[in-house]
Amino acid sequence: MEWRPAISAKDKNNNKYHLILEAAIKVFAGHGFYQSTISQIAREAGVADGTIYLYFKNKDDILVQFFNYKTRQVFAGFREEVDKADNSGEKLRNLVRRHLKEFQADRDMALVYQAVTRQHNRLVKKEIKEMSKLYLDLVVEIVEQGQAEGLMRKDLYLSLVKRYILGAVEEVINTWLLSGGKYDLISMADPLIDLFIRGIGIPGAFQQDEAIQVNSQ
Amino acid sequence: MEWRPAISAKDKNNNKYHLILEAAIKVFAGHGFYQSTISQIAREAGVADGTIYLYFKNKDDILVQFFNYKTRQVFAGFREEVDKADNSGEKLRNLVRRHLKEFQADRDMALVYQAVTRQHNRLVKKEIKEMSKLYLDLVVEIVEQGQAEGLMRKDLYLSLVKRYILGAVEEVINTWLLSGGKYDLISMADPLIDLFIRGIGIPGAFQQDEAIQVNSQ
Amino acid sequence: MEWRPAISAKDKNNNKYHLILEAAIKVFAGHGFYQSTISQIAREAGVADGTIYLYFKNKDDILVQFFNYKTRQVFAGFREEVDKADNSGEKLRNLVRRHLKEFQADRDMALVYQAVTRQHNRLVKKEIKEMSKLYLDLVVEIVEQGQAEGLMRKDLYLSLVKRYILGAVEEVINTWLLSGGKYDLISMADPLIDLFIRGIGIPGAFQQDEAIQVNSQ
Amino acid sequence: MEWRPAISAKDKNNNKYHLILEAAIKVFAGHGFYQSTISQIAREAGVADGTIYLYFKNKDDILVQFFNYKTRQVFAGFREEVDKADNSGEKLRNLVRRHLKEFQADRDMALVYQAVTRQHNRLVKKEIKEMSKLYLDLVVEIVEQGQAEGLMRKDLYLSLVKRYILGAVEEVINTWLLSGGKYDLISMADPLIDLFIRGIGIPGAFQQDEAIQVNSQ
DNA sequence: CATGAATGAGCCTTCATTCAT
DNA sequence: AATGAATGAAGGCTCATTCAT
Repeated sequence: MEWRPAISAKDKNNNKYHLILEAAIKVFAGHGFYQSTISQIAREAGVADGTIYLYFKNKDDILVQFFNYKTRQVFAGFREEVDKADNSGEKLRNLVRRHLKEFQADRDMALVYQAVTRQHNRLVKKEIKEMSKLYLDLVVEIVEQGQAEGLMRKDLYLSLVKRYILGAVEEVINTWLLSGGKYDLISMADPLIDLFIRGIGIPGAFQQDEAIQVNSQ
Repeated sequence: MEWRPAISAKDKNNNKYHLILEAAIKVFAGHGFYQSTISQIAREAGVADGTIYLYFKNKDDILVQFFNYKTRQVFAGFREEVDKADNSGEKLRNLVRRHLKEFQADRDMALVYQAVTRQHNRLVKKEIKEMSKLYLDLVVEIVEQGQAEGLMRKDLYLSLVKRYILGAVEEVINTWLLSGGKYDLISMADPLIDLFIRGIGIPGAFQQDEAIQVNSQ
Repeated sequence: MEWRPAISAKDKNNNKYHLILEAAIKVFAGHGFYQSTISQIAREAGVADGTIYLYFKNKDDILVQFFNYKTRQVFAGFREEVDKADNSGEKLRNLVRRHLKEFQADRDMALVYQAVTRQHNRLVKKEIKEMSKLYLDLVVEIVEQGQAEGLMRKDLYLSLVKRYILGAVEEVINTWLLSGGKYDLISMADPLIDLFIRGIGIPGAFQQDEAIQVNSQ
Repeated sequence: MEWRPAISAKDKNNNKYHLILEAAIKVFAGHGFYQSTISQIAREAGVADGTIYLYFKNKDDILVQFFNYKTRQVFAGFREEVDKADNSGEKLRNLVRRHLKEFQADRDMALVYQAVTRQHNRLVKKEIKEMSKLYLDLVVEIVEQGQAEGLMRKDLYLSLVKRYILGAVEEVINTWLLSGGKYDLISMADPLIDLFIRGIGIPGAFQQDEAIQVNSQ
């Protein structure tokens, strides 16, 4: 028998659900998921320990909900942002800019997301894969459009390209997090896009440039 | 009073130290650091629980030793690999290839490294920073040589470039880990280098290519 | 950061705090502090192991609380008893009688007190000193009054006298404890006072009686 | 089957037995019996942990041996000292003086003796009783001689008198130990004897002096 | 005789979860 | 709905003791 919350917990207007979720993210951001306790979360949220179990199945479930509601919502915004632009270059720029913007705006979410994402955590493996796929598909879509527009190279290993972009963006975010969030993350977007597009080499300078053979995708 | 291992643990000929360390990495890789128990590690190593404390101060110390001995050694190899090549392009290729090779060769190490590296773990914060700096400095060195050789663009935001490269490589590794290590990771090296050098754009196709202003770090 | 009990532990109406404290004293009395386990105390108190940590910081804290609440209360009674009498002789008699009475009434407390008091236990060193000083000061006060009243010798080494009295009383208690508490301890009070006052010698029989030189503290 | 030391351990000329015993006493004095570890004792003695088990059955046995060899020897000296004197007063003085002298000379022994003596420790209950009886019998013998000599009161509660004396002496020692052994303990002997003999009262000043009725022994 | 690495039982302590109020 | 006291399973760590060398 599957567990049902005792309370219509996820109703949009239910403050306490979100109150606890936000408190949890804050605490997870500070100590890491396994180092955080239900008591800490309860104290941060200003509720009793037991109250948390009215809205969440258990501690693990808080993390799952984080992905299912909080993160999903953030990533959904990426789609909108991409749709705003026509040009593949602008789409990519919008995507990266929005990514950096959202993560800069919610540092706690960013910390938890980045940490859990690399933990190969059984609890949220599925959710992470979905989130990741959503992003990667977006990139592939953009690059394919870029190829169709004649703006992007056709000899690209797409499944590599998408990770190359996601990895670089996430690493830039990670560095910003480690720095304590002292500088403006969004300003990294344009230089980053430039690297994605042009790379670091001077065109024609590398003899082997032409030699690389890739199986597209 | 500083703790000393009860046993001259790090002597070359002492297998038990390495036996336990390897067992621990395997267990950490499977369950994550905080989900792993000393008993699991002991069982995996084929020793008694108490034996672990003859070689390690406590559970945390195992993770610290992982960075101080295991990982440090892997990263030291990167330096050698870079020094083997003259050309900046070859240096970069050697670095990335070796990186992928080492992580493919020791999947457990790779899993633990990737996970802990994003956890903002207090225990090994210092070690992670050192390891990371070692890598990033290597990249900067290569790119600067590339610029001197006239092979790489001079208008590069170096502190961004180094993370762009590290991030992309690590994400490729991460994806490989998530896939269960089913394909050949090293074969990713050349396509990846190609992306670093040339990017995904067709030279001249993007109007704004020239417009980007960067402070060359 | 200072520890606060999770529960308003010392509230008058909170039985569980006292329940556990009494259980602990009983167990300590039977096995000694270091030989007693939290599980034993919990079982004796009829609570779960974890419950103890809602009221006490840790095992050591139980011993500290024993001194801060249980013993302090007993010793506070000594002051009242002394104040009841006018005559220095009666004051001394009341003090010793009450001392023996309280320790006879709570054999477990007596056992723990006597044991810990001689252990030079770091945990409660301060508390023991305070408790001891309280008692010794009381004796000094009485003897000084006795001297003023012309009932007690003026050539007394006060700091020795106070220990002479405390030591004799405690040894009598100790013997009673070792015997298993089979006889009436309070009946020892009068003969003991007699020894304090008159000693064991026949007045004038010892030639050297007059020869002893003391620095009246 | 009873345990026998693997080695003729108690041979007078065996240094290691005494080496370990002295080391143990030193360690017990510093940390208390239960807080001391075999490793600490081994280190203090300059031998391996395992070596201790060649001379002692187990940790408990070290404490038992402490009483059986070390303490017994000290207390045996008391008998000699008493026999040296003829007069009961001198006998008492010699006894107390020697007691203080021996305990001052070996502070570690004193610490361990005082601590264990009040612990109601199962391990050495028998030994402590013996040691104690030896001392108390000596006092009784002296007092009875004093009574025969017409130097001591006949209306004495002997079994109380002996504890009264032992208790006072031990408390004086205890105070000296707590002070860190800063002053001369032996100088306490004469003032103490004076208190035993004459008490603190002025002869005849207390009306009730005569009123006390005691059952001798 | 001596060593000291290895063992594993046992203990303190934490904390997710429950449930009576 | 909310509380928070109570629970007890689980885990990190210590250390007396053993035994192969």
